[in-house]
Amino acid sequence: MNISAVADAAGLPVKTVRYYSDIGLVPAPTRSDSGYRSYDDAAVRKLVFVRRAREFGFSVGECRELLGLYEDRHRSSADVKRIATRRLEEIAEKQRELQSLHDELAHLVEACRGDHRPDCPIIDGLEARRTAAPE
Amino acid sequence: MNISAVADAAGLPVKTVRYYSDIGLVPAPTRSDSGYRSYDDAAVRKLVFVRRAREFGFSVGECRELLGLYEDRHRSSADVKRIATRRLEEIAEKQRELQSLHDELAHLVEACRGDHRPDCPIIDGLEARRTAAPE
DNA sequence: CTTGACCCTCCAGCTACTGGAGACATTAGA
DNA sequence: TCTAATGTCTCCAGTAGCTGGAGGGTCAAG
Repeated sequence: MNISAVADAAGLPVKTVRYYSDIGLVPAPTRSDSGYRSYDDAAVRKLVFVRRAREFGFSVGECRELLGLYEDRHRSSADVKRIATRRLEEIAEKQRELQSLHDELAHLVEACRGDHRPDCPIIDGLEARRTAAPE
Repeated sequence: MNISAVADAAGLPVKTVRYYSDIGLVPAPTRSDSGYRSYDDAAVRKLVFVRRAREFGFSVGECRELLGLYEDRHRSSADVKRIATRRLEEIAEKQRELQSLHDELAHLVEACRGDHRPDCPIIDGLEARRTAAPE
């Protein structure tokens, strides 16, 4: 399989497939005589796995870990669960942040008449808000 | 005021204060004879404004817009409301994504025994998940 | 034999900073 | 007054995770 075929099969852009072997996230494919990358089904499975893990928000580093565990027939499910649970906590934390952000901003937006007049509670709120809540 | 004083007052790192005038987000400060940046209270107010807007998740580009509106005594509150509302929609969208991500991953984590045995529903789920939900 | 679709490598850029090197300025203490 | 510590300057490079483009070689159809 050429790179565009495997990219289609894995649901990734060609550039990204190339990138993933450049950084060693997936093994470097064999090459044809003319230098074209040549992939097999195992490569597709790994790329799909990586794409899904990325969609779940796992970092490339975590994908590397997970891919190692994915390939290791002897690893315990506890190893995987540890990484996934950490990720779950990050998601929950992000959700809490977004919620407070949303509430504060929604409050300001509701207070703003949104007409032609210049006074605007949103601007005032940005100027004077007391607590920090980074995204 | 020297840069570290203004950075403290604005709640930003020195590097970031420098950066913000490098990219023209805030006006370039005057300089002392020895070349030190010299800030006034207006600069602090703008930097605080930017910091708060960034904490709300507005991009630097949006901060630029908002800062323009902040300084424009003749702008209508509708202009501001438009930007804030867009941002609010982005936040809501992100929340929905995170929620479905959370639910899916939580489901996998719950299904995983997390013991020494190798079979793991999380890995299987990453391999086989049907729909994409990028963060 | 030409045209167009692939493929290659390498370099640059994106966001929003952050860290560090090397050099000059200022200030507090002895 | 000298010195050491801190503060500041500029410039370069790196972070994550790609993405776009230039400039070239390859391959298959007509």
